[in-house]
Amino acid sequence: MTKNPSLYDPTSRSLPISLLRTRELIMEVVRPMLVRHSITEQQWRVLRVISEDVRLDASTVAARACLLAPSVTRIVRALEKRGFISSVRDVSDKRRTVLQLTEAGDAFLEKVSPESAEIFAKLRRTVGAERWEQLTTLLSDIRSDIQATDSDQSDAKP
Amino acid sequence: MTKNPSLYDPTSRSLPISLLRTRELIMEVVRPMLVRHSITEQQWRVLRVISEDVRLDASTVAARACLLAPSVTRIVRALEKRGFISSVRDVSDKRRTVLQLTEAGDAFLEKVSPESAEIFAKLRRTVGAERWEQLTTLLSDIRSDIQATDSDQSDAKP
DNA sequence: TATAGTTACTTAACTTGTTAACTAATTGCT
DNA sequence: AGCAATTAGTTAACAAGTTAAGTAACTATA
Repeated sequence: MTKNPSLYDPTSRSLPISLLRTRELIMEVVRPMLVRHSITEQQWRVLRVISEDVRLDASTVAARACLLAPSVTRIVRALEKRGFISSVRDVSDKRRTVLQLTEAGDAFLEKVSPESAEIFAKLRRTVGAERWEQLTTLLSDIRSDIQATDSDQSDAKP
Repeated sequence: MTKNPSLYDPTSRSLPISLLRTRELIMEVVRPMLVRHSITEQQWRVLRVISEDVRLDASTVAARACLLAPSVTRIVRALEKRGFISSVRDVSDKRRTVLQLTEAGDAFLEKVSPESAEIFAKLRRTVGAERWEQLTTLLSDIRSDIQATDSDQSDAKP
């Protein structure tokens, strides 16, 4: 043990570690579902992100799914091969790749949906609906705060 | 976009994605510090976890640092080579590896500590101390809830 | 006290993520 | 218009995580 334990927060109260542990605990319940449908966590995130918009370029998908560009390249190829998404070169900016959910991709999300709903309903019950809401709201608010100051700083030093 | 957008929560309110995005946002600020000190995220987590106890076996470290056993094997070797931890076979159970922080490891944590403190103090100010506390507490409570029901279920089917 | 079963960890093969270099396209500046 | 600088995405080489099989040690049972 460290001579001076007060130098750092206990890991149970360190936000990066705490966020990771909480996510892991939830994913332990979710992962078997993804395995049953032969889809990776990352592919699933990409599908979920793409399904939120009519059309999205690869960079935006990368940012929203917390993935790096080269990973997205591979994942897009895999999802395309499976027929879940289409990737087309943007006409107005030929550097960009526009990603869209296909009918098959949409059907896949619909197929998995009841299973997913059940898992999360159960989790939500365990945690309590109120606290669950409280957490999602807190997380969302805190991200806004951090992003706001991030862009302030990048404005400050152009 | 999906025909039926109500099938899933928007990704901004999906807990696994939300936890990941929030963590990523924080790590963007923390990562440069880790890079400066030539330590990986995972190695850092292991150091932090080990520093909390006098002696800890590898499995416990793996669980607390959200790592798999084979990863811990490699990380322990790396941290040992750097002189930050010692790994000794347990005398009472020779399967176990007992990990401990060395003087050098302790000194390293102390050296990095002011930088870390500054980064997190700033983040905390941005988010607001009250909300920061609220989040760490909520996360910790929610983990307890989920773990409690997990062990209930494993008791139910022995 | 054998021995089947379990646990802790390691190794090996494979799959993914990461970094850096590259191509192509667009933007900003003069 | 011309050209440097930036941006989007891909490719390639490497590092890390993952799965599965293996070894050694311990535990429970007959």
